[in-house]
Amino acid sequence: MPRDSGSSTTHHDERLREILGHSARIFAEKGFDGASIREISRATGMSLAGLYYYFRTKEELLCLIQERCLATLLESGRKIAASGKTPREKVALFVRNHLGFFLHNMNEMKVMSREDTALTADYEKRVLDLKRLYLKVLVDLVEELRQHERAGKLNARVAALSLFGMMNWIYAWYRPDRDPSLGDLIEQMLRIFFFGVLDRGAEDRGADDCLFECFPADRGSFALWPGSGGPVQ
Amino acid sequence: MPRDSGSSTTHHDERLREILGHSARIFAEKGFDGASIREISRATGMSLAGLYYYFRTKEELLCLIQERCLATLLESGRKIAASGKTPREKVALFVRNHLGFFLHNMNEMKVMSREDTALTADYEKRVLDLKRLYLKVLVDLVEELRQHERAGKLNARVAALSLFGMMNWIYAWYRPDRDPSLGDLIEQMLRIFFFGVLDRGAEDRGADDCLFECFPADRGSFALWPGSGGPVQ
DNA sequence: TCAGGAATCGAACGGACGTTCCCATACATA
DNA sequence: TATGTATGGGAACGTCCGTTCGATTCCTGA
Repeated sequence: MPRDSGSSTTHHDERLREILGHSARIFAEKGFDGASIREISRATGMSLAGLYYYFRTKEELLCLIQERCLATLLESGRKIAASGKTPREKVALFVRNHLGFFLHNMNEMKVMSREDTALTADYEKRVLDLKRLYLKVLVDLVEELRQHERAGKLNARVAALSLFGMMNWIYAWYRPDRDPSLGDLIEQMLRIFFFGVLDRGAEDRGADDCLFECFPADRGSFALWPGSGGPVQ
Repeated sequence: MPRDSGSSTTHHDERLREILGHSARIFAEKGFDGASIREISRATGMSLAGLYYYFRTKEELLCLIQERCLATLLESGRKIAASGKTPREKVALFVRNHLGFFLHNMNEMKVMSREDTALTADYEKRVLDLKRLYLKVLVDLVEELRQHERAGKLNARVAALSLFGMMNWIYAWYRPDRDPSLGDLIEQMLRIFFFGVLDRGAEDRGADDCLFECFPADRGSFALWPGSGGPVQ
């Protein structure tokens, strides 16, 4: 029987983190239904029955992966929203945080983006609630931006979801060897979202008006996993 | 044995279209691996063996769905690219065509967006080649736009894929009863892509500068399936 | 030293899956 | 009316799946 979470068995937590990491990679490769517990067993070097000490069902395994990502993202997103910065800066920070987390946890985020119908009942509700809360953070930021900047007729929900679409689609095409670095990618997506591709002032705009350099995309400033340094790769 | 494509059995083509329609709906609901041929059998009212008269394997079934979508989109995209219009107008037409087709064939496009690793070997190559060609149409259009409008430093590939991200993500959130109509959705995404959310000239911009009204999003002008009127719903 | 929970394993169960074999019917053409 | 091809079905085959059972080993604390 799995122990109840309460005591502080570091071994257990680390092992679970390993299992989740391997599972996320395999789910990302073959899809949730296409992947098998036996494959995870091979990847982790554990037996089938041994794995089930750490989770009750395959569905719970998927739920854990998604929940942990979303909890991390939600927490960092809320911190950004609560910071005293301007709406522009906050949206830029949000994008940077989301994209940075995405590219450093591609497997988990790919699974989260694709497997949106694999969960049922309780598991579905748990993940869906987190997703809604996380979406609301960005929608509110965009609404704040709209009022602050007097931007034209703008549906905050559509704008936020378009932005999420831009960002969440990268798992389908981003290859580090041929595409821009994380920093450049963030800058370009921010530029499109804020000013569009027809922005002609991009080159001669003053430094105070160009906010991208204000947030250099060095490592270690976007959301990381709680506990030890990052998920199992 | 399936007959070779050559003669003109309308019955065969219609039946296959029905099967593909039901399959797309079920694949969209449960994912390719999560769906079973037995479910498709129930939905179509045909026996298992009867279905296999129309395709060789489940994988070919998925390939057919994706291929037909992509062939339709590619053809219409190329027509738009070859039209004598301005780059702005062509990109706007492309977006309108893609989104219109997407929303009217949500099941097929959801399957195409999600099931990008389910195909193998020959089937994978056939679909991947079409996807690359279709992407290239938009990348070239954006590059054309960049040169024509002297837009700032702009990576056409990143911009095109960001735009695809915006559009292809809608399957994950769009609900006709709560979200804007197709026409408004197109207009908003175009506005973001061209001018960004911080565009303050959106309200007082003259009619000649606002190109969205030039392309009202009435039904029947974006890509439809070849042959009879649209896919099976 | 040893008791007892934590952690792990080999082996199996029941079921669902994709696919196929072989046969029946429908129908156009001679 | 004969005949060959297009179209369909019943029933099964072999395989893989998620999950569980019963037992064993590891490890900590008394």
